[in-house]
Amino acid sequence: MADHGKKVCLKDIAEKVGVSTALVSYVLNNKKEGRISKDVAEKIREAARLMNYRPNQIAKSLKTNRTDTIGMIVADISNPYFSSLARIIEDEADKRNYTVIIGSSDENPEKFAKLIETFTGRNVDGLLIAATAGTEDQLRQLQEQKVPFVLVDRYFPGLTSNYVGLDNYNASWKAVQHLAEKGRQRIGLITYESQLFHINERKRGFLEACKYFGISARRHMIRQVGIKSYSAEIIAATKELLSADPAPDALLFASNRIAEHAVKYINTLSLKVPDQLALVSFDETECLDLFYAPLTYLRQPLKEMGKEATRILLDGLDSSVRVTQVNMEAELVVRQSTGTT
Amino acid sequence: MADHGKKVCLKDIAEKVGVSTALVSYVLNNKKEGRISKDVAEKIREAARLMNYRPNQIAKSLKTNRTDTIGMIVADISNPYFSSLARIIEDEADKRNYTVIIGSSDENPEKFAKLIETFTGRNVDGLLIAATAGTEDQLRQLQEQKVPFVLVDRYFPGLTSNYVGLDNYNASWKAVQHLAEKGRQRIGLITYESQLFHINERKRGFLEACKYFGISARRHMIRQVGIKSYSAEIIAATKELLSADPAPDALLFASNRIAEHAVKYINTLSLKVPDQLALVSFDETECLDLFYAPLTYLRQPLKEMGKEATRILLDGLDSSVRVTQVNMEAELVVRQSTGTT
DNA sequence: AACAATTATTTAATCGTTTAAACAAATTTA
DNA sequence: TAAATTTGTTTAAACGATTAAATAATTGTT
Repeated sequence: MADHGKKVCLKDIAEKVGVSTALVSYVLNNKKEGRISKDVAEKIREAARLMNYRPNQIAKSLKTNRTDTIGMIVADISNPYFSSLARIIEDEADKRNYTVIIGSSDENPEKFAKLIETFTGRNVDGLLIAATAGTEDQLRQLQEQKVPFVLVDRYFPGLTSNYVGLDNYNASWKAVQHLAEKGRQRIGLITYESQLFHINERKRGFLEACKYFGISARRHMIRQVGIKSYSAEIIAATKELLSADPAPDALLFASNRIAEHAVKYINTLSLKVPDQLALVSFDETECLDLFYAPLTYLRQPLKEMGKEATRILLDGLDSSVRVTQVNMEAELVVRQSTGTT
Repeated sequence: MADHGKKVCLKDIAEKVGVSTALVSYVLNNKKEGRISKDVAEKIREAARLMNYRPNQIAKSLKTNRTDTIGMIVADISNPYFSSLARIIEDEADKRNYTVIIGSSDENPEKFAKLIETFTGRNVDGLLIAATAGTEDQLRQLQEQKVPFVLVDRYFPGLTSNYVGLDNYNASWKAVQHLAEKGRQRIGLITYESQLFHINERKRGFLEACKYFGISARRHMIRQVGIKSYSAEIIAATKELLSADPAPDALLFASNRIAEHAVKYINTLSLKVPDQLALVSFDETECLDLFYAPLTYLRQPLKEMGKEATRILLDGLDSSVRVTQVNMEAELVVRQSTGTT
């Protein structure tokens, strides 16, 4: 038989069995192990099953102050980078019976603030945050309020907090090293104009590696686009870079979105990749597989990152004031865009 | 000054101002308009502001039986189709102060059931569901329990429920018509082996249109792959189809995932698109833009769909037992894969 | 048999709101 | 001016769970 709307609560079971709600609660939560007579316990369990009892999580939360929910704040859930991450986190959280609520900030500090407000207002147990530039104070406030959180992808050097992300400096270095080894002499970088640490680390790694591999200031070049920019701006930057004299013989893209638009543009030119121009991009760029010379890219260990971030958050919930910071290594996946063998 | 962890509640304000909690509640919720003296009301509001009061949504929910949360169940949030939809729904829900929780079923009825259980256990006010094959009974049960929901993308003909999706029959028809008009004579379809109505509608539209445009049973061909299949299976199906004698001069892909893998494979062949083979795919396939002949595709009006679904759900929450079903029209976006002009 | 110790169960407060109903004070009506 | 009405505020029960503390029942000890 189906239950007809009206939900069964502890009291209903208690009445049916003829005991107090306390006892029912103890039994169903396996508290007071051994202190409860076997047959009463069985009767209660049986009744709960029969009546299709489902505990009211809201009531539970009110009492226990835990919601078994974590909030995840990203720049945009429709960005494959974040949706892939979200999926991993969803699975990981589910394993430990947590539910995830997701919000997109659009790199907008006000939206970001509103999300924090909404999520804490809903008493999430903790947050996984890919923060936006200019939100450091908000994060600090979060710390004061003792809301547990883990920063993901984006790091704030001035903030002592949990963090899981990529070693971006090293990643860029790897890319440049690879290009240098392939004999490229003039490398361009298209990146974001941003205060975000991880973005600047990509630039710093690029510059230092260029220096190290003897690519002097006059032979590399950098263009920066707005972090919310659409194709036009990215295409313009690419165009500019390519029309330099002498023209670059390699380009590094600081994100999947930049790569996507830049490559679409490059695809319309008569330029030959990799012969005339080698390309490397950050992030999994499956969607660039169909380019005639699939891109060499820096693969982020998304799975490990998602799992680790979730683990740090959930493990830190009851215990600890420990701060954990993890920088993971990017893997350079070499494909045709940087030349064969 | 920051609040130091301990949260402010109604009682704190009441004590500070020297009134009852009831009065505070009335004021802060704008109830009993006019019945409350102006200055007391102002004092209460001021105190709330000063003390940085944030209502405890959990307590509120317990009393009101509303959580201002909707659950969204999709096959896989990391699939761009669903993550785009999720983003639209997030924004739409946010406008009306709802929060969205998301779960991925992986097309697995058990996982699906668990999500339903989790979400209703958390007292979501309603659900947006892209259901999985074999879950009709679960949906019916949901109806008995009077949990409001709207089906998205996937329709169950045996179920009288709210629904927003695509007119898939018509979409396929459009694709075939376009191909026929381009003079294609032998059209292949790669689709899923599935009980899902929308998938079968795509097939039905394909078949009927073929008949209508004089493409007889011996000149069209269909291959079906598992709905959870990875590239290997899709590639095998493509291979088979292309090695038919006579070979097809056009292919229609029933989803973005199928298209993606099939095109990657076709890209390795010496076949010329569109000269020797025209291609059409369902869904926005931005990621196929870099194929040398960007794909003609059937564009789903995702934005309208997401908005409409959310609207139907939220509007139906307090009122109505009305059932709304919306079939939206796909737009055929013609690009190079089906020939120029 | 009296008392202590153990085992089993209940009582009742609590979490932070909402809201019907009761009450009190001020104002109007007859 | 007493009664009726309006206005302003409080009381107290509820929502559905958890849990410390109290109590009751049983068993063990001497």
